[in-house]
Amino acid sequence: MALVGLVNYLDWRCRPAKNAWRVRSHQIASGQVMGGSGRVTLNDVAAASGVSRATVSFVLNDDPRQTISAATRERVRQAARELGYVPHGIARALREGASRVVVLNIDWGLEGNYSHSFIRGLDDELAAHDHVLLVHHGHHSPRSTRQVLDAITPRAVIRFAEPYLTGHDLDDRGGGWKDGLAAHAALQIRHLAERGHTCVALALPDTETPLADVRLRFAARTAEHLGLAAPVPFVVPRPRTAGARAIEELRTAHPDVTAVAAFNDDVALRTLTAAHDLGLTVPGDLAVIGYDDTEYGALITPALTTVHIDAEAHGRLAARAALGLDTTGLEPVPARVIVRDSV
Amino acid sequence: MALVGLVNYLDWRCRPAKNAWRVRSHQIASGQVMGGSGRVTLNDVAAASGVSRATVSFVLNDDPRQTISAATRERVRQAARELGYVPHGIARALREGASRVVVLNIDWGLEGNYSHSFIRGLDDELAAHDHVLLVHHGHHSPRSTRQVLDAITPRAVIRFAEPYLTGHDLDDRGGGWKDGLAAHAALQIRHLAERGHTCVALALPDTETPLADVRLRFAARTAEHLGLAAPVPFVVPRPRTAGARAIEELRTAHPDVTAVAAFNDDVALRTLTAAHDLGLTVPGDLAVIGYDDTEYGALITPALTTVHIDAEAHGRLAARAALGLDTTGLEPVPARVIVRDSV
DNA sequence: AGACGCAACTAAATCGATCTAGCGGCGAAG
DNA sequence: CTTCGCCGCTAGATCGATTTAGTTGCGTCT
Repeated sequence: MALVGLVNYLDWRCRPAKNAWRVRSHQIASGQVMGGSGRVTLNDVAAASGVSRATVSFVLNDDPRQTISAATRERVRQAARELGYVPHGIARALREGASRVVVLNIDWGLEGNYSHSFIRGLDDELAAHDHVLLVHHGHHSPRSTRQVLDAITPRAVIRFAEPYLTGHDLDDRGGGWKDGLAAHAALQIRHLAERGHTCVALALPDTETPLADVRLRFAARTAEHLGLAAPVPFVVPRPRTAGARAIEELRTAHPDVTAVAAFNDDVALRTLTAAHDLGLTVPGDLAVIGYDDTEYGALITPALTTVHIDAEAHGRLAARAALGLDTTGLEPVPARVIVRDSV
Repeated sequence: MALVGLVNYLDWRCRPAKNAWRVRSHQIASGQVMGGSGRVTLNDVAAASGVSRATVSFVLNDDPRQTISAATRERVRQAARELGYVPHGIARALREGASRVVVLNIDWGLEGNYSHSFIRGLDDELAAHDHVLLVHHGHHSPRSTRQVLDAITPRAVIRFAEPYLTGHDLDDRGGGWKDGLAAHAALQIRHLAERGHTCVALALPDTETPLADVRLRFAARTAEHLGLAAPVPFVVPRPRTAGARAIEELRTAHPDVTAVAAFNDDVALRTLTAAHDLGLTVPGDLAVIGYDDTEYGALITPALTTVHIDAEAHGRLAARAALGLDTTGLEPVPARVIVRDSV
């Protein structure tokens, strides 16, 4: 009896599909199963308040193109409240052409402070506009996106694979030098420069990501602007020993590098560990600055100095963009350097 | 021009709702906007193959209760293929009473190896049965679940807040001593016992979780079974300094404690850091074992010994349960201790 | 008195797939 | 020569909300 009780994972389960022959079920799962019969529909509300379905719809949606008497309006509202009417999203979606759902595509390995606050902001703002956020984890082929699209026709699909933008768009539209990717990359490099470092390396993850190129470009532009040497890109691979080897190679190939700016906190942590394993002192022999302020940076010794980005506003903005709303008047909290012990 | 280009987050955007007056949009977002007009429907396929809509549905769904001639069947399939017909999930959901979507509720702070492999298994198995997994992040009130329910009427909602089960169910159904929570908790304690520890503490997170009680109960039962003292529960709070204080208090209150079993790797990491800050040697003065093998355990020094659980099978099982399918014949990979340096 | 406009509604089409009830034709049994 | 049954297929109802195209009744203007 493997994994007894797993069935109870279920928080809620819809009545089985009518065409149950398709999924020949041998066992009915437990959980709170809700029969479809209980649903209160527009028809019920219409009947209860003695008007037509159309009128009910007009009232409940506050349709400005219709004139409904105050008395009727009140009667309908009352009935809806008493019956506990809730519009059926699926039916509405069929009619409107899209469900009130926004899907966020997140690739693996992008968790962190940024994604959390981004999701929070996105979720909040969508909720404020009567929409729901659902996240699709995995690696995202056009095919997998199509499946989601076909399954629920969401109002929009937002991709998080490249948290800000692809480099191309960025260049076209100002690069986000104010409060986007470019600004944050610059912040990181600038902090190193302020601490007197003149030759820095950029530590990249071993997984392929289009964002790496963009980051490198922005770092390079910032370095140039500050009069530093061009940043040296290098990869910090995953097994602990391989990471150490990478750092060793970097230091022999580029002896003048005194600081490392990491693509994210994960890579920074690996760099810190590698430095420790090589017997290097941090920040004496090598300074390290992270990016995105995960919890773990505070726990390692020496504690990681990093860039903290509050993406709540980014999330809200993304939500409004997805809904086709006005996106002005939403000032993001500026990113800041969390100074700890590694720089 | 704040956050220029954020609009390009959009991977796909549905045509705006017809009732656009509701969300008065000042600006149309860019992105790949797909007009609803392009959709190929059952009607199109029916017309193309010269049969009725019903017949097409029967053929494409392989309805065993209908007899359709091989010739017709082929003609319909051909037409569907040529036109690129894809069933409209929303329409289907309206008819069937539920969409082919399963929602997974995940509370914050539960990321890790377990949740990743769980999601992977769940996603895979659902995909194999023509369903889509979507994740809802946040703290989950019944209200928020209702909103999701009303928005897309998913086939099922699975809650991950308590990754295995609530304690009550667990006790009722054998406790998961074979390959569930109880077994994994036991594995952790047993490892400490094997290394000669006779009095252990259980490090808990500062956030409220019903799972903590269950874990404690299982740990206690295992300890008793192995002839150890009853495990001492204590909380490791979040700011680094507070964590150190907690460990200090633990050691003065219970000087005989020589090892800590952590609720998860996060708590284990905090414990390790606290020990370091107090000048304790690990595992000499205090041994620490984690739970769930996140990447960070390998990066800290001393590297964290932990319990690795491959939840793929758990995910697959949850998927089948959600779909009301047979759940037999799916043997999980047994959990194992990853021995590193902290025990 | 007739025309016109407006407020306040309603009937019915619509979105796209599923599924029930039933129809015509053909072969076999009586 | 019926009659029954089955194969192969179709018309139309259905799911629940939105929205268009009216309709009714009343007041006003000429």
